[in-house]
Amino acid sequence: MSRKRSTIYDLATQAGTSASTVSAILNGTWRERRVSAETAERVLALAHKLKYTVNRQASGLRRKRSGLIGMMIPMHDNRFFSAMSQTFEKLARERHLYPLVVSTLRDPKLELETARTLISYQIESLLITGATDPDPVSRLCTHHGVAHVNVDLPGTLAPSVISNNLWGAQMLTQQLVQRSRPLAALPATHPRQRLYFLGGIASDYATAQRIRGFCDVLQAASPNAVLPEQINPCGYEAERAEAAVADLHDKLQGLPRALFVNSTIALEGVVRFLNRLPRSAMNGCVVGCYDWDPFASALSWPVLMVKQDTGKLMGKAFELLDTDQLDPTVQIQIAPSLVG
Amino acid sequence: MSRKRSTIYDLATQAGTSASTVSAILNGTWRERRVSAETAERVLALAHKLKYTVNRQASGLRRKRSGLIGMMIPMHDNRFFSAMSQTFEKLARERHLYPLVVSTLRDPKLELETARTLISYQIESLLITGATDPDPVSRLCTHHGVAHVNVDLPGTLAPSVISNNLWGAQMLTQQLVQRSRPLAALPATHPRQRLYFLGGIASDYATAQRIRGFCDVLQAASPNAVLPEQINPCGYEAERAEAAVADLHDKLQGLPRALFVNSTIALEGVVRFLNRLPRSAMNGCVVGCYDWDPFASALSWPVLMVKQDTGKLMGKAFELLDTDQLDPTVQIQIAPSLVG
DNA sequence: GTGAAAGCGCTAACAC
DNA sequence: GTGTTAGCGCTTTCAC
Repeated sequence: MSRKRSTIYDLATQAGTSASTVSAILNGTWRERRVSAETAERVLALAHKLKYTVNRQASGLRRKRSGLIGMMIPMHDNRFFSAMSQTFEKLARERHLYPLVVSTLRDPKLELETARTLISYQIESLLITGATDPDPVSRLCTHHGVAHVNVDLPGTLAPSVISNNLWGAQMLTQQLVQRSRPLAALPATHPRQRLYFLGGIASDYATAQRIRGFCDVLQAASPNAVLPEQINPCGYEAERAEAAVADLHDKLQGLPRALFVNSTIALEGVVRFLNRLPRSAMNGCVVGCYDWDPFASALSWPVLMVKQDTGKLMGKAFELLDTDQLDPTVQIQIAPSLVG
Repeated sequence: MSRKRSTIYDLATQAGTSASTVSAILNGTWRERRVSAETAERVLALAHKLKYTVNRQASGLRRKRSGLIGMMIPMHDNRFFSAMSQTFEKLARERHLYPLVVSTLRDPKLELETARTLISYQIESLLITGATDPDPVSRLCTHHGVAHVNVDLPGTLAPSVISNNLWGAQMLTQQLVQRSRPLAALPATHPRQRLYFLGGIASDYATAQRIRGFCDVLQAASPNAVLPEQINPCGYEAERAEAAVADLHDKLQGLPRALFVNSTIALEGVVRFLNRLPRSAMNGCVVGCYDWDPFASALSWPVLMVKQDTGKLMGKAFELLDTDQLDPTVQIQIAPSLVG
């Protein structure tokens, strides 16, 4: 069926011309080579007939450009990162670069190995998105002359474009304070009058920023210090969050004034618990979630959500690559928006 | 910083040996070449020191193998397809193939163009997932000798691995019938005693199969024919589904015995509408959804969901590639499972 | 206006 | 045991 793939030499022979002429015609540079329109047409027709396709391994090798741009993400199966992939593809194609998206499962070893493989395929630039340990990847890229930018999580050896987690958490906390009311039946100092932060891992960069934003606003709003028990970075799993909120409910003998849930996955667990309570138990408890999920906006009670701006995050990252601004001290913060 | 990338010639010169020896050492084939362990070690150490990385464009060109395997999906930003991507990556890596995932936005032109580009990068095989028009892509692959399999949506020119939509719809419908009760307050012939199908596009392969499964079960269960108004493939958008269910509720003066919602996106709209009703209105209405979303399982009322088996779909597709079973008449159906 | 030829970095015969 | 050499398919001088 398909013997050998045809090459420009096959085309040249069959069209009665030379490989270099065919190459110029196929690349669109034949006008400046002043190839006769007649030859050009003949070759093009033949190429079409034989369904000729360039071998980009060969042309890339010769030109020292692959036309490839890579992006590493922690995982595909996640709303935020898959939105990033979608935007990445769009922006890459606009620049006539072919997008390679690979997941690295939050594993620093895999991050490094992935970068190495991408480099071996001669990618021209790399977006390091949500990497656990971006600096070693930076070092590798720099050594091989690959332009790169950190996205979502900052690094110290390349410019970083990140979501403004501090600001987002402050906005969300402010709204939680504003939209919730002190529980009239209880004394002002009752623990249920406080706001609680749930989910994430305290040592993670994003979680740390969000906790800071949460505390900033609470401390500014009231003279009382934020108590340690108001902050529970219990991890990202839905089960952990479900247990944490059940525990909180148990200790407080009811729901608090408001809950700051630090990821949609944690929110799943929280929602599962809340749905087991009688509906009236929700009265007065306002729920906010850092990160957005379309389903969460369809729940029977409102959830305030922080939606990260994937378009701007990616857009800015490409802008840095486009203009060759690769100053490692640059850190660009993109404001998320509040939904619901 | 990074002048020229070092090549095997650089390594050879600096290690005082030849390029072919270096190549053999780097490829692990040096034992059969009986290179002295001493030389091997020296070269390896040097390669490590210089952070040498192969140029896979060059080695691929020479070997006529790229080590690349491609997959086309309609979009990244979707639970089902992003789960497919994640599994695809895993299975590709297990086979020492480098995974390329690209989205084609349900655009037949883009599907073909994407396939062409992937082929120009010399991919060794291609998984055509959820393609609107898979056969032209098949033709292209066949012409260039690229092994390929259709996944999720069948084609006629390559083997297909698809979800058993008919069976899944039958199971879901059966469960909806079993778990719902006739509304005691109404006559047996009242339209609210019927089940309704909502969402999708009637001409889509998957939707057509699901409608068939829905009707099969209903017709077997009762002597009454399924009425045209029980089937409303109103599209995939949440807004359309929301309007459709509102309209249905209006016409029936209440909710029907059960609803078959044909996608999680449509379910979002349905949920939005149902949450606007007083809670008691839900009484007796059982909701099922073809496709799965973790959030939907956290709603305040149960949703029966059909979860497609991405692991088996991908696993089977790779199995066909592995064993070179590329008979275009083969069509493998993978049973989904019922959740909730 | 067009062809010949060199070479991108690598691998695999084939020498010795 | 190891080096020499001939390409893989393409682009790009350079020559005429």
